[in-house]
Amino acid sequence: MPMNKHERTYAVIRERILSGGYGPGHRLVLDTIAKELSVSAVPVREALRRLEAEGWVIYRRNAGAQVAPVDSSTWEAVMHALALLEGYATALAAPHLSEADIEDLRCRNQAAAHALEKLDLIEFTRLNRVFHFAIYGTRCPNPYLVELLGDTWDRLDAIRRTVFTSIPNRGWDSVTEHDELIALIEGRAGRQEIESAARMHKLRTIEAYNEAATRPQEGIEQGETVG
Amino acid sequence: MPMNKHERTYAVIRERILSGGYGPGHRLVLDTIAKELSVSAVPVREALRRLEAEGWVIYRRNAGAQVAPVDSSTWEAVMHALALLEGYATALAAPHLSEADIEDLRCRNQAAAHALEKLDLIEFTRLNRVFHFAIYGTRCPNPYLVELLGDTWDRLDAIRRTVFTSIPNRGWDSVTEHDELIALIEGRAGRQEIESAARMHKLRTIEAYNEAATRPQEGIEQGETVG
DNA sequence: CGCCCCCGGATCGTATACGATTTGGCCGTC
DNA sequence: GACGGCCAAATCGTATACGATCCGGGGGCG
Repeated sequence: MPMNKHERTYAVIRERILSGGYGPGHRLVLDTIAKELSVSAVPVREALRRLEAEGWVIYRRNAGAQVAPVDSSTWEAVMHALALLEGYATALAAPHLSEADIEDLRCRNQAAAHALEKLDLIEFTRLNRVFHFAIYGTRCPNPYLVELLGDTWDRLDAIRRTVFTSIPNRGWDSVTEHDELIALIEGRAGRQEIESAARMHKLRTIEAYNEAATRPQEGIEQGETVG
Repeated sequence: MPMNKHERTYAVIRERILSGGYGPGHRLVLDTIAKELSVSAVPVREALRRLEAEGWVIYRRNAGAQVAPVDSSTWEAVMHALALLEGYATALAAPHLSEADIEDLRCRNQAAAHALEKLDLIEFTRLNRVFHFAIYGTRCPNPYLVELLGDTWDRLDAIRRTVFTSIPNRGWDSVTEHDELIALIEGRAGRQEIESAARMHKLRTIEAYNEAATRPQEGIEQGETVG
C-alpha cells in the first residue's frame, strides 16, 4: 500500500494530534516537521491544509499552524451533537440489522463489559465506539450521516486525550443501556423509540459528567470517557 | 482584507464549485488553474487539499483532482441530515430568541414570500436559508452543531445547482410552515415540539420531492429547492 | 482486422531557492 | 523601572525546476 509523502505526513501528524502527542496549541513548524520526516516543506503544507480544513489545526496568517485549542465546553457541544446524530442513525439502521448482526452486537457489548472488569478503560472506550459503529456503520442507509458520525467521534477522541474525562461508575450503566438498546432493536421497536433511547444514552453521559464535575470530591479522573 | 494567493485560489475554486461553474467530475488541472489565476502551482495545491478535506474534491493518486461527483441519492441523504440537525438546533435556540429576534424572523419570512410572488426562486432559496440561520446562527448554544449546519447547507446548495430540483408548489407551504414555527417559538413551546416541527418541515420537502419525482407529468423543474 | 505493447505528452509529486512577514529581544528614552 | 521602536533570526509564502507516473495513440503481431 504505497503512500506518497504527503499522505504519510498527513497520517503522522493526524495521529499525533489524535493521540495527544501534539497537544492543543502545539506549534506546527513546517521545516521542523519536514526535516523530522525527511521530506520537503511542500508535502507538509498539504498535510496541514487538510488538517486545517478538518478543524484539527488553525492557521495564523504568515505565522504558521498550531493544533486547535479546545476548551472544556467543546466536549459537551460535540457530545451533544453525537447524541443527536447517533440517535437518528441508530434508529435508521435498526430495521436493517439481521439476527446475526444483533448477535454480533451482544458479543461486542460483552467484550466491552470484559474490558471494564479488567479496568482497562482505554480498551473499553475503544470497544464502546466499535459497538455503536457496528449498528450504523454499514447498515445506516444515509452515508452522509455516517460520515458526520465518524468525524464527530474522532473529534471526541482527541478532546478526551487532552482535556480530562473519565466518569466514575458510568461504564456499567453504559453496558446496561447498550443491552436495552439491543433489546429495542431486536424487538423491532418504533423508529421514534429507538432514536430517543439512543439519544438519551449519550445525553446521560453528559449528565453524569456534569454531576461529577459539580461534586469535586468524586472528581473527574484523567483517562477515558464512556458513552 | 488582504488575502494571500492560497486563500484567493481557495475562494475562487470553491465559489465555482458551489455556483456550478465547475460541475461534478470536472477535472481540476493544477497548471491550468495556476496560469489562469497567475500564481504558481503550490498555492493551488493547498487550495485543492482543503477542498478535498471538505469533500468538494476527490483526488486520484498521480492523476489529479476533480470535482466530487454527486448522484441524486446524495441530495436526499444530505437533506435528511439537515432535517435532523436543524430540528435540534432550532429547538436549542428557541428559548434564547428575544421578542425582537422573533419579529425579525417574521420580517424575513415575509421577504421570502415576496420573492416567491415575484417567482424569483433563487432569491427565495437564499432567503430560506437566511431565515433558518437567523434562528440558530447566533442563538444556538452549540457552536459545533452550527458548524455542521453551515457545511450541510453549503453541500445542499452545490447539489441543487448541479442536480435538478425545484419542487412545484412547495414554496407557499414552506412559508406557511415557517409561520407555524415562529408561532411555536413565540409561544415558548416545548423543546420536543419545536424539534419535531422543524424536522418535519424539512422532511416534508423531501416527501414533496419524491412525490413529484414519481409523477413525471408534473416533473421536477431545473432550478431551486425550498425547504 | 483486432489486440497488445510501447512510447511521448500531459500532469502530478517533490525538492530547492528566495523574497516577505512575523516574532522576540535589545536598546534608548521617559 | 516601564514602555515603545528597531533589528536580526525564525518562519512562512511562492516560484521554479525536474524526476515520476499516468494516459492515449500508433505500430507490430497474431
